[in-house]
Order: sequence, then structure tokens, then C-alpha cells
Amino acid sequence: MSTYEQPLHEQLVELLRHKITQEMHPHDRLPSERMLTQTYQVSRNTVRMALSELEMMGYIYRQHGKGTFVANRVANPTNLTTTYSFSDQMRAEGRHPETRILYLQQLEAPKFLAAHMNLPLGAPIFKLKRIRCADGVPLMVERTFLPVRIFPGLTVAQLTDHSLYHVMAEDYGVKVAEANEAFYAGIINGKDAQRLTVPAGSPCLNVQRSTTDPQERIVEYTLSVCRGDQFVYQVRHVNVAQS
Amino acid sequence: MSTYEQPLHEQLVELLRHKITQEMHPHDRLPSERMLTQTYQVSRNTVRMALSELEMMGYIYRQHGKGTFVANRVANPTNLTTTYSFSDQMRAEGRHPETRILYLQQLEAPKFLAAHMNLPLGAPIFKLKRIRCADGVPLMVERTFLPVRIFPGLTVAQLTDHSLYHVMAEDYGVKVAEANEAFYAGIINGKDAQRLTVPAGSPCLNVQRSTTDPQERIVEYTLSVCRGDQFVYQVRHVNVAQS
DNA sequence: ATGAAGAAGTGGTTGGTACCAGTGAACCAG
DNA sequence: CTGGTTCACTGGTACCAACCACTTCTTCAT
Repeated sequence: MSTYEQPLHEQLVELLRHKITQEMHPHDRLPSERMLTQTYQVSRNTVRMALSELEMMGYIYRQHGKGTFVANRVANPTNLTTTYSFSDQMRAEGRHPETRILYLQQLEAPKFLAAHMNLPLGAPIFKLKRIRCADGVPLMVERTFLPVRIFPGLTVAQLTDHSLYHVMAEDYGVKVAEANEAFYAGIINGKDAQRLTVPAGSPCLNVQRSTTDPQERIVEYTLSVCRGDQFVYQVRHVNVAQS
Repeated sequence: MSTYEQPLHEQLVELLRHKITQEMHPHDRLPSERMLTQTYQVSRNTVRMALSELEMMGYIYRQHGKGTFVANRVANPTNLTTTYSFSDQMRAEGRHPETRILYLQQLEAPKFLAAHMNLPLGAPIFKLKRIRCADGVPLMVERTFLPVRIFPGLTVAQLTDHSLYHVMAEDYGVKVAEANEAFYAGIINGKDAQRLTVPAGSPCLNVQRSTTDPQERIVEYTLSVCRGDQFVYQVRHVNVAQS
């Protein structure tokens, strides 16, 4: 291990994280702690620090007396409550976010979209379909609808370099005031299952989000299909009183 | 520090957590790590382990070269998330809510429960299993765990007439200060599918809830399995500012 | 006075050692 | 074959020592 830059245990985290995501599979066993000390010539303290971080990040789980294993559920129970930005969240977990744009097309709002977006029937809207990945693993499929009237001349080029919210704010001066999300469990259908590289019939979390600007215009309506084994939604209530 | 039961660093966590919540204020400075080693006669390693846990839990923050301080545990003031009340929601939809108690039994906390409820291994707890229905249709299966110590002598009779939170408040004077919920999608297993009268393999929403009283004791831990086709969870974010 | 150097405090990193506590396989006595 | 013991492995806990990096205050020379 190099002696420069980052602390040793951080280097070890990166190294192991790479090994885990690239070369190993869920429930594979990692070398024992004592083994790792020999391999990388660091103390067991350092190894354990690195493993603790990986455990916290959800990459591994440990079993007393048995060993350390690659975890299946990589998603951390991260607070989606404050801000929802896929990229930020993934980066906060030390993962490399990536977005693949499948297409951006213009169409006329059908009934259900017009209703949800508070637009007249047939109003021009953009449909943006994206796949969100972390460390190269596809985690969710997103279908986003945007009123052409609010985002005239939107192109794929704008979206490849920056996040949707960045484009909204910087290119169109649209600020987000409120976001409403609805979650429900479902089953991944064939096509999306293929895109997410999971068997059809796997559980998923469907997320429906509409975003409103200060003038109460709905500026975005998104339907997401998230891998059920990878997403947890956490909420904290303070001063609750319920049945 | 006593030499029994829990590991030293866990004992230290509890001790400090108590001190922090009871006697200290946000941004107060804690004694230095080296100071704590002397005070409690443990090694610095142990002190650091305890502090790391407290940091992770959000009780403290550390500043290199300056010290360790009590965190402001208000966290997200923008938490306008709707509280979830089964009965209220059902009534709002004009449906008749109903709860069937399957059983109430006492058992000793296994590992995972002890961990989630912050209890010693083997501590006596009640397990309450209920089915929630609307208009006679079963919608969710709930497994609730309650510390016997906090709810001594709990009986089915108490729960048949009133809601769990009503019993907590009225019969035991336990007030709820905070609730943390985690949602994730899953597949209903055979037995629960039968109870919910849906085919096995149907989608469900798994909900994990732990409730805390003002003294930071976990007074309830509930695992729910909800019919995916019947439950939607809605969240409203205000003033989102993201990338 | 003023600014640089240093001391002393803080948390952060890394090394080492020892022992405890689960796990599972090998082994042996019945 | 069965059941218990032992042993070699695993991760978990706990101790110690040393040094680094950052902050703050003191001290001293200019």
C-alpha cells in the first residue's frame, strides 16, 4: 500500500470496495482479517477499521466465528427525506453514480399525464427515460415528464453533463419549491427487469414524484422503478401521536 | 466501569449518551479522549470506539485539534412528512378499520431484537401479532415487540378495546417522542400471503418502525407486511435544494 | 507592538499484543 | 453410528505505545 495521500484504512476501503464490486458476488467470503493484514502488510487495527467502514456502507456483513462476506443489499438506509438527489446520495455512500439516458422525445400529453401535471390534454411534453446506476450496477429506471412550455429546446446534451435539477435551475431558472412523492411496492415487469438485470417478478419500489416551482406549476413528473433489494426509504417522525 | 454483561465500549456509549442527553447542551464540549481514558479507566482505543458510535448515531461531532462536541440533534426541521395512521387513513377513505389480535406472548429477546431495541440479549419482551383489516379485508400483518420492563402485565384485553398508542399513554404513561420508519419492497411469503388472502409471491411493502420515548428508550419495534396493491406511502418535501 | 516559533492541547492514524467468543470440522470414546 | 471433546479457524474486545495533523495560546526575538 502506498504511503502517500490518504490514510491507509481509506486506501484499503477503496481497494476492497473495488474488488467487491468488480470481482466478487453476494455472499462470497472475503479473506480473514488476519489474512488481509499479511496480504497488504498493515496492522489488524487498520484492516478492521476498513472493514467497519465497508460494513457501515453496506458492502459487507460479518459473522462472528465464520467470516466476512459480500453483502447483497448495497443500499444504505439513507435519508431520502431531506433532499432527493440520486447522484448526491450515491456519492455520500462512496459510490460512483452514473446515469444512462435511453432517450428524450416529445409527445402530446395523454389523459393520465395531463391530469397529473395539471396541463391541458395534448399539451406538448418531453419524455425522458433514464437508467440510474451505482458502481456500474443499474438500480432504477426513471421516466420523467417535463412540460415543453417550461423547458423549450431541451436536448440530451444538456442532460448528459449535469443533473436534471442543475439544468432546471441553471439553464431555465426554474427553482424547485416542493416535491411530492408516493411509494408503493410492486413487481418488476419483464422489460424493466431486463434493464435492471434482475429476474422478472422481483420486488420493486415504485416511486411517483411531482415537483412544483414557487408559482405552483408542476415542472416535473417522474415515475421510477427501483430494485426492491437495493432501496430503503427512511422517515423520521418527531412528536408523533397515532393509532 | 463494570466488568459484566456488555462490552466496555457499549457501556461507555450508554453512559455518555445519558450524560449528553440529560446534562449537556448542543455544542458543549466533551472531555478529551485522553481525559476520558483516565476518568473511566479504559484505553483510548475503547474511548474512540465509543465516540465513533456516538458520532455515527448523531449525538456528537468531532473537530480535529479542537475537541468533541454535543451535536444539535434537531436534524431535519423540514420534516413535514405525514404521520401514518392506519385507522385515520382508512376512515378518511370511508372504510371501516379493524384489528384482529392473533396472539400476545412473552419471550426472551434474540440477538436481532436486542440490537434493534437496545436491550440486553435475553431481556423479556412481548410479541404481539395483529392483522389490520379494512371493511373486513385483511391488509397488513403486524408483529410488534414491546419491552416487558416498560409494559409489565400487558394483556390482550387492554389491546382489544384501544389502540396500542392509547394503551401506552393511558395505561403506562409512556409518551412517544420519535418514530423511525423504514420502508422497502418485498415479496409476501406463504404464511403471510394466506393471512392476507393474496397469492404467494405478491408484492408487499415491508415497514420497520421503532418508537422512542422522551428518555430515548425504544418502547416499540414493529415489523409490518402490507399488501402492495393497497398501500401507498406519500411524502412531501418542502424547500428542496439539490444538485 | 508585532509577528514568528514553539509548546501543549486536541483528535486521527498505525502499529503491536493478548485474550474472548462463536463456528465447524476432525477426532475419539461409547 | 452417535455424541461429546478438542482444535483450529473466524471475528470481537481490550489493552498499550507512538507518531501525525490540526488548533490555540504562550513566548520570545525583532
